[in-house]
Amino acid sequence: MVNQELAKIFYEIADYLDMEGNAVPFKSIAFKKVANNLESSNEDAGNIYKKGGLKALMEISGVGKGIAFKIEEYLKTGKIKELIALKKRTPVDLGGLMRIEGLGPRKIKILYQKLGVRNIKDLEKTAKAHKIASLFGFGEKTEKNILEGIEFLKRSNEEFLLGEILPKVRKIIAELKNLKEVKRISEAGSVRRRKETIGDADILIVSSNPKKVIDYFISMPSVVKVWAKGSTKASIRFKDGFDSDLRVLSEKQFGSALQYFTGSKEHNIALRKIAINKGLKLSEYGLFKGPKIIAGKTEEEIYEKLGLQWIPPEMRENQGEIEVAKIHKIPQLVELNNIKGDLHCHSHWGDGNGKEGIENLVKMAIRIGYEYIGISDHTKFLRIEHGLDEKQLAEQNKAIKSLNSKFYILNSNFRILHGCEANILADGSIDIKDEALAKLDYVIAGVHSQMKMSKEKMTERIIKAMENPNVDIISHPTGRVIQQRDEYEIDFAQILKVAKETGTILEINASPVRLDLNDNNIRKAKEMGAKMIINTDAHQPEQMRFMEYGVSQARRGWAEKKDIINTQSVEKILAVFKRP
DNA sequence: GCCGTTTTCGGCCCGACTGTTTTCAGTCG
Repeated sequence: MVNQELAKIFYEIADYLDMEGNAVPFKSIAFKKVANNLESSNEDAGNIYKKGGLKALMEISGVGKGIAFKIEEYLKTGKIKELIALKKRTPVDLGGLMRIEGLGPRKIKILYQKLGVRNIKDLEKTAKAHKIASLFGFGEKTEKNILEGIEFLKRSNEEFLLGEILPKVRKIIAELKNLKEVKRISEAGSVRRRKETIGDADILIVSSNPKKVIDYFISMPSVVKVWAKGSTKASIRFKDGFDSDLRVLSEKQFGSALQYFTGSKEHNIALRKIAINKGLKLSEYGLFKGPKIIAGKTEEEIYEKLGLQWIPPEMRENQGEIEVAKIHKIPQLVELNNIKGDLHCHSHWGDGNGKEGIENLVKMAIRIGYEYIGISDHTKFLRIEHGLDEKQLAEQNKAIKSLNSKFYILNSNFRILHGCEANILADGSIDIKDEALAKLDYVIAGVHSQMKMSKEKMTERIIKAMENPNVDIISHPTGRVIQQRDEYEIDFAQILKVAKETGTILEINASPVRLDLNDNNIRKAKEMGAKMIINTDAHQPEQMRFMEYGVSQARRGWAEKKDIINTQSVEKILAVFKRP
């Protein structure tokens, strides 16, 4: 998508401008702002230009005459001359160098001018040669920090999956709660916003005895390094490799601190601007009118005093939620306890787990409190997963019927549905015969092979599958695996259109490595009115607990209960499927 | 460079920390 390319370029321009320390310091802010807007926009700048030219581009928030011309230049020539000129003037790897903690554009400029540092390699060499400490504005400590920063970068694994971090954060919080000095405690930051990947975990605490809480925190057995320790905060690394910041606050600031540390940064900036317009000032210490604090104890009162409805953390990305909160139209987001069943569960029927595999999944579903479960094993094309053929599906169907009567005795409200996760082959056909598919309660179909097709071909392939009257659900529709594999190339708008026309349901795959659809696509699907289902794709009963991550992602995509079909009863859900 | 229900000019988010200074610039979240 051209928006991402443009955003990257504008961020880069902004960094180079910052480095030059230009005469118009706010120019770089303008570039960063527009980069951020483009990044999070659902509307492709290329399309906007095609439809309405320069004038339409200038309708984009943050785009004026100058930037509109630059977007046009990029669309026409594939490059932007100003950036090329900036790079030529100061040929350094700014993006790379800025990843070193403590180095920003201005210091990098000095390092380049005085020592000819162009990249991290140069930087390491000059630091080790002890040339940096004597520079004006630098010193021994800075040089040491740079070397540490390079080391840190070398072994840092950046971001962790929400599915890895959230359970650990909950464990830490549970442990801290045991302290009688802890009055209140909450997760904050991107964990609270349920971002799919997490850099570090923020935890906030109200306590009358900060010292004791901090000391306890940094001496937890799983702590391997203390980065920083103050009287009210600490920063540590756990042995699993992730960092965590703890802050101890007073009760009367808890709301404003929670708001501030939950972010996102962009959301907070927007809120502070609203505060300024009202003659107020917002910070982590409260909402102030002059020297007087007028809100701070709870998040709700801060939003209220700013004239806004309270905004769920998952929506706080400054992607339109503030405008919606102004008119009190924040959607009633779907919740975990709205979910009545999971229709994408693998029993391993084909690798000999048989009935037992199904029973274990059913027991878990009942324990969770579901009203139904769908068994959907892989089909024959996926030999490596012991995919089922038509005959095995028929046998499985019999077994499920008998299990249904068995569990009926235990819980007459519970239903086992029989489906499968069939394969969409390269030509868009399904690897199981239509007669066999028609005998199931529902059919999921997904792409599991040949993922590197052209955009046109892949779109056509999935559309053909959606047009099959036996295919009810498309699993993990974009195929991405977080930090491992990109989405396949598809025209998602086109897919949404056909999904709506054919009544095909798009899956929000709740597996923490997939979360596919992602938040942006969920929002597009919602806007288009396409139906979605949240499934876990569990390959063992415990993984049915992944549902929570799918629901979080749905909430980040602003989805409501009515957008998600497995918030409905089994009768209603069967009526949504295509087969009679 | 962008923007406007106080503004077409004069603003543009806030506070803390660090390391370097001798009163502050740069960086971070």
